[in-house]
Amino acid sequence: MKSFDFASSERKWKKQWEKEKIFEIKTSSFSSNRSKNKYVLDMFPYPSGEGLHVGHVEGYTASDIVSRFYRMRGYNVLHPMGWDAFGLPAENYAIKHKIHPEIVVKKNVANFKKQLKNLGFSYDWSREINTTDPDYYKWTQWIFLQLFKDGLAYEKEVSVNWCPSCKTVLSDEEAEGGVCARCSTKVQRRELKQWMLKITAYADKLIEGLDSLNWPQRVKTMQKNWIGKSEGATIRFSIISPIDADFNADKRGNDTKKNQSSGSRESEFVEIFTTRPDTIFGATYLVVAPEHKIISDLKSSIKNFDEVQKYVKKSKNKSDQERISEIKNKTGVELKGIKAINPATGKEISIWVADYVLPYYGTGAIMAVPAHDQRDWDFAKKFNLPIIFVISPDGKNVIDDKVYEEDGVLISSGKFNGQKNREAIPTITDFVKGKKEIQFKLRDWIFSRQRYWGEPIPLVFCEHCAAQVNAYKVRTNMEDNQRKSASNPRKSAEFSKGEILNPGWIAIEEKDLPLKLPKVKSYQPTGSLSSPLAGIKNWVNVKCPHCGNAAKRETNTMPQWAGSCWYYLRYIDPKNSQKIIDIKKEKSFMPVDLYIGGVEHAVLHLLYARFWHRFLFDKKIVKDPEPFFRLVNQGLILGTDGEKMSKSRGNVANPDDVINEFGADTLRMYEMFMGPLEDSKPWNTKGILGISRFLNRVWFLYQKHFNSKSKKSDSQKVNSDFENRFNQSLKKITEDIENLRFNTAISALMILSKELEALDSFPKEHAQKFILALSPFAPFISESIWRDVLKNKKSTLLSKWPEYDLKKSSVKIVKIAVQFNGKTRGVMDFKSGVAKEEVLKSIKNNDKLGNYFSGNEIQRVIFVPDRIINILF
RNA sequence: GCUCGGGUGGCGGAAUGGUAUACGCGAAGGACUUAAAAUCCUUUGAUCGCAAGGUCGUGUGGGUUCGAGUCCCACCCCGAGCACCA
Repeated sequence: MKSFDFASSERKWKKQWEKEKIFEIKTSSFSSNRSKNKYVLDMFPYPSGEGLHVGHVEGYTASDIVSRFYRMRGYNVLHPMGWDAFGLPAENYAIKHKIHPEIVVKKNVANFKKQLKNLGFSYDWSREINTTDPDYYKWTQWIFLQLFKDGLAYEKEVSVNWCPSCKTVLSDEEAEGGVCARCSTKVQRRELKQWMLKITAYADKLIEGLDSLNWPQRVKTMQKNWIGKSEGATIRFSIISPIDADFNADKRGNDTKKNQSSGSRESEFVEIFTTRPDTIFGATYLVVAPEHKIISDLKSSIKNFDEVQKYVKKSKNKSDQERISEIKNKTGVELKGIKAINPATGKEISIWVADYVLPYYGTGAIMAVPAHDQRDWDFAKKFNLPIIFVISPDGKNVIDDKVYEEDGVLISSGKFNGQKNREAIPTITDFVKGKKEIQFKLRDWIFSRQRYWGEPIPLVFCEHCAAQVNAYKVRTNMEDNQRKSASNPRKSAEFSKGEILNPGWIAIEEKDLPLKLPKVKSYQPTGSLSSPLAGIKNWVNVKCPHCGNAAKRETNTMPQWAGSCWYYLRYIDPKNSQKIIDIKKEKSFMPVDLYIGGVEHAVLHLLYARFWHRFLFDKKIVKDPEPFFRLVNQGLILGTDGEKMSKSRGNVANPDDVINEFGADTLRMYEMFMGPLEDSKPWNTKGILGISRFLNRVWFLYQKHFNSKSKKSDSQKVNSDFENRFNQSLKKITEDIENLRFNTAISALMILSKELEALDSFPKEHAQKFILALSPFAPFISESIWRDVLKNKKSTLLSKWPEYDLKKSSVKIVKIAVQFNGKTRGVMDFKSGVAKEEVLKSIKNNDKLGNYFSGNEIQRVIFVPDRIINILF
């Protein structure tokens, strides 16, 4: 007998499946009830020149098994694939080889697609999408326009990573360690105008939405921490300087009144944010961030302004690494000549500038309570600042040799003494006239890149409209200040919220989408902080769609993440040229039932996509607020050395090599057999042999019983004990697939195959069922056996999943463990449901086990039906 | 520092509180073969014992329970993520 010819089986069925179009979903599915449908989605790949990685194969095999399983169980399964093809690698390749990224992408996509098909993945290629396809990015641009029109996109100066050698802006990932990933030049910080998306407007909703999702807890926690919601209060500390100490002493009682007399001073108070108003009696100094406006406002009152300015400059140039190394060794400078008043105690406290206070969080200023905050403690110890303890564990004893961050009872806190600190928060907040406030760590999303290979941002800048909008703004402000009239005739109402928010920026008309990326001569960034698009004069210069005057296009492009924010929607309605998606179709497949991909996207792609989806939900374009109901992260596949695979380590496993040597089925099954899907696990080429042997044994088993020369094995009876084990195995395989426990499902298949090998005759019913159960894991060999050996007409994929029937086996034998005083001494077979007394009798009569009774009196017997008996003496 | 995961044979890993080490790899021995590969069979946690059998054993130390890899407490180690967020 010849062993299984993987290569020819793969060739044959790939062609046949394509011809039969068995992977294509029925169009009627898109009008059918949601409960009849399943949406099984992979994170689509970036089609790199390297080709498919074993990590891709792992996640894609898992989703393919699930897709095939659900199809066999009668669901309409949407299982699509596409390409996330905008981004740096293609652009860098273009710069180096002077080849248009489009050509590179095309080549890489073709290669990826070939590899995916070689693995037998059941993708419906008729729904393939590509983020760089104008018919696709038309809608990416369209969503951006909706965000813009709703005032959720705005322009702002932000600090970016800049490589002076490559003359380009770098992402944080490209600037890791403070050096350019491409040329190793030291990265600088630059202020640059960027488009921002107001993801912070959705901060609360993005936290709340997590509750309803079946996601790994760690991803939920990561998102929650990333958004970082804190409830606290803002509290004003008034400022005094020697010049007007009298005035401030006077106004301490009613500091809400506006100070008109002090023209030279802008700041009269510092507003701080704290989550711990209960500790305010222990606030012994204030700290402001280097960027805080009080420093320039009170320039003339700050005696050591030169020193302060020097410190501010130095902190701004600090790299992330320098900042982190200072966590334990804090730096700062006192603002001499000015003081703040602690509103709780009325006492004067000093004001410091230090870069451990972040400018973009809260108000950029804090009250320091060194007794009860580690960071403040470190700072106070270094600069010898006063420390006052206001919380004691029990209201009497004070731990004062180190910071005390636990809860307890208030002391040295005036009329609040004796209260539990947490409970006193609301009353103390009121007492110091604080305002309750919620803060988030999440910051708005920087949405522009000074790059060529991305979606053009569909906006133009028009000087004429800028003037109009600014005039309109002045007018409406005046109106607002005078009297708000209900019938206010807003003459410039034809400007959208976004256009008013960003004077001069005008949305291009939706009928002009897609705004296609023009061809350029050089992809090299210009060095003038703008993208290569800025050099194409006839593309940049346009007529303003609003007023018809001369205008210029935005030349920045969207970031890599934009296209992947909504691709899962487009698969449902990929050819719709009128709408982004038909909501009726959307309703029958969203939200995604199962989304499989790497954990590295926990806070970027998955958060951005939820943000956009939530926005589309608010715009009533989709009917569900969350896009991905169940998320599973496949674990990393490590090299044979247990280290992360990388070219430099030389430990990268290549899927093509395995396919050539052992076949696609072997690769698929091996990757599923390595361990739990979500665990990281090392690659082991020896382990592949085990799977290869298993599949060959299956092949020989069917050859032996069913090839044309052998006698018919049909209509043979098997004993009920076998029947029972067979059904138990099917049950285990079914449940394991449902729970994505593919490693144990494969174990069950292996055990079952041994049982089948032991049979003298092989009933066709069992032969059929076993192959169907194997088919989601190993589709090629299964198809060969199913159609060529067992002579079935239709594909395994179109056949019914083998259901298990536990009733079929009437007599069930169970193994009961026998314990004496909790120690297992033997195992005996019984009929299922056997009574305790009968078991006890059998044990007493047993040659071996019976001896344990001699000289002992039974005190107690614990009996768990069908499982265990424990006899205590 | 904080937040999650996780520590089980030589290795990857199985175990609704109920026979710990399923399944696979590796190793050893054997069969087939002139020989090798492939394939098949047997053995394979440690330890004592000729054997029957005993003792120990899931990172460490305690606890709950008739019974703990699994539950509780404390600690040690490894991995991942976040990192001065007031």
